[in-house]
Amino acid sequence: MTTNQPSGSYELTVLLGLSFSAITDDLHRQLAKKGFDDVRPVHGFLFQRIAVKGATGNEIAEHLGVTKQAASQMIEYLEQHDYIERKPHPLDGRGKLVTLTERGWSCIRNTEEIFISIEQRYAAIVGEERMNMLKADLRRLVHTISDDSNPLRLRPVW
Amino acid sequence: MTTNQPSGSYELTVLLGLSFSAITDDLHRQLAKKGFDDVRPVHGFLFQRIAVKGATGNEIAEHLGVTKQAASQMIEYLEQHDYIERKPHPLDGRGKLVTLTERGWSCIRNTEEIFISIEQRYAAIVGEERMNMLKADLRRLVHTISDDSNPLRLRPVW
DNA sequence: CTAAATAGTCAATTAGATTGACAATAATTA
DNA sequence: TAATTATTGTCAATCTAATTGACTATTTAG
Repeated sequence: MTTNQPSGSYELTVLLGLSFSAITDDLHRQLAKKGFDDVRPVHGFLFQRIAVKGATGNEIAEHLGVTKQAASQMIEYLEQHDYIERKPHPLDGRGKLVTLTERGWSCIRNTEEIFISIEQRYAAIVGEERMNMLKADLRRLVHTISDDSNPLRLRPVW
Repeated sequence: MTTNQPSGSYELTVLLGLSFSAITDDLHRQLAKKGFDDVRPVHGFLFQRIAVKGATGNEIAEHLGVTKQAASQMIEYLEQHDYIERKPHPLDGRGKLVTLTERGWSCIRNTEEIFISIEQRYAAIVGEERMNMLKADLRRLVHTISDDSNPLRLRPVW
């Protein structure tokens, strides 16, 4: 028995956790090489939320499943590092609209490229068909486990 | 497009993250109902390491990928909550041997049961065969992504 | 026998979240 | 319309779980 193949009922969970952290580690190593060494995984999920048409602080907090204060701190950090910008909200005098800067967009594009290369590296080994089965299985797994009282949300696990 | 099926190259990663956090959330909700409301996911990985024949603090730190000071704090917490105990190491006067208490063993047994029921709930939907394919795919995925310079380790992702 | 490495602890610091309180603005309703 | 209520975002204090650094006791290597 190796660390890579834990015994019994732990295995599926450990495999899922290892896969997820291996991919995100790989992603952020490659991002760092391209100059994006000041972003964490959670920032990627924030970028994803504001990419299409921006979002308010509260919307971001809701998306990430953290308090608005935590989101606010994150937003300030990312603004200082030139990934996003805050403007007065055009429709709501209380709110601010958070959008991506050019550097933020560049980070997203690089992330896309890296994800594609990671998936391709895997698809090249197991084949497209098997890759699609894996995704389909994971979708069903997620769907099976979650229910209305326990909504899906990507939160840190530790 | 829903939150459950994000677009493009993010999908595999998001599915892996969602699966992992959904399972661990489910596990710890069920553990809490059975009275184990003072353990975190990382404690499960600690238990796993010391189950067979105990381990020293340094071995635990190595297993979890944290500093020995962090491991030491965790050990103290779990000792105070009666999951583990520290005895002088029989072979090394510097070290201490950390082992499970009866409560620790009980927590492990309950965890096993819950994992089995979660996996069965899924296997009942997709079938044994598909379940084994999923695991095999994940093993290969993990193996593909990791290499010698980037060893596998389950770390918090956020 | 001495020097270097290792196990564990104490203390201070850090990162990243939390809760609580608040002002400004918007929405509801009497 | 005026008064009440809810929402957005910020400031401040606190908490948790990790970190780095310094140290003692013990073991291993030369």
